[in-house]
Amino acid sequence: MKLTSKGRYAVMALADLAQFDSINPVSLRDISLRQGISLDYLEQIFLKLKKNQIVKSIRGTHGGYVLSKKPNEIKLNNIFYAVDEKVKTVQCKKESKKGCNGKATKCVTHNLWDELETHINSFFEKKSLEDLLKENIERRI
Amino acid sequence: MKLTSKGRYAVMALADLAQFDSINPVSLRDISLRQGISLDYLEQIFLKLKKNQIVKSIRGTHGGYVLSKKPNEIKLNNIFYAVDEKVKTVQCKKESKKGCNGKATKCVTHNLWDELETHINSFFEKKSLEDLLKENIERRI
DNA sequence: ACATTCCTGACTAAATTGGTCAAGTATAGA
DNA sequence: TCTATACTTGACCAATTTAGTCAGGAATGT
Repeated sequence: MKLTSKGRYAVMALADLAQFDSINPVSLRDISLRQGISLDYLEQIFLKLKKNQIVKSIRGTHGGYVLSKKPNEIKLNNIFYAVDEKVKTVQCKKESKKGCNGKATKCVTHNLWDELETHINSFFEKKSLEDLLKENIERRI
Repeated sequence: MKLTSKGRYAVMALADLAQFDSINPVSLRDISLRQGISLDYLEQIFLKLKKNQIVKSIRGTHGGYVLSKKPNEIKLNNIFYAVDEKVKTVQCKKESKKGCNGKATKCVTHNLWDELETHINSFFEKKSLEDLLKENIERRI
């Protein structure tokens, strides 16, 4: 099981945005410099965040991105979902001759991953961007 | 985030073992046939399970593998740990100039993955091989 | 006009996954 | 003792995924 950088970058970038977008849109260039993430890679990530209505874009000279919701309304699972960082559980294939095929002999792991998915999602559903920022401020003190 | 087949196979194989090892050791060949898992791949997996004292091996003609503990003493996180199916979170590199470097400006995701790890492990720690088998029997009824 | 910034698709090196292949060693039973 | 069975170990490999890079374009403020 693995959590990739893409999801981490998305969270970092959005946290950055949440701190700086109060008045002006924030350019990816700024985020790239502050967070040390490749600009080209950020563009890919923000394309997905935009498609999922997590951010809005403003083009042009002083353009950039702005959160489209309040930080407390953006849950981490929204972010991960947006950048395709899903909890992919390797399911038993239905075509398989042995094991899982709808018969009485279902393989023992058949429902296990579903349970785990629910468990992990509940963790991410509870946590918002705002929570994350608060925790960070607390740790600094 | 992804759960790989290796962990799933390990769980399936051990569940198989738990059902059949009451008297005689179970050969990987049998498990391979019953569960539809490649024999060569099973060998790699059982090598690790053995190193982690989850199974014992008996060589020779009627040899095979046996659980080295009772099914209720083998938790799923023991299994996943044994086959290197850890919750690998992509941490912020310490060498990175920006962000996480021990200074006041820790990146916001710094402790997030640790929390998640704890959360996931608590799920696997609670669940034993025996629980899994019970659930499976219940579902059949 | 032109610099800035978003937008999009194509490409790629490295790592991981899910195996296969080959060559052992140990043991039980005939 | 011979032999089949089954564990043991290491090397190898194709397909996929990841974490980017590269190149060009389109919109917009100054």
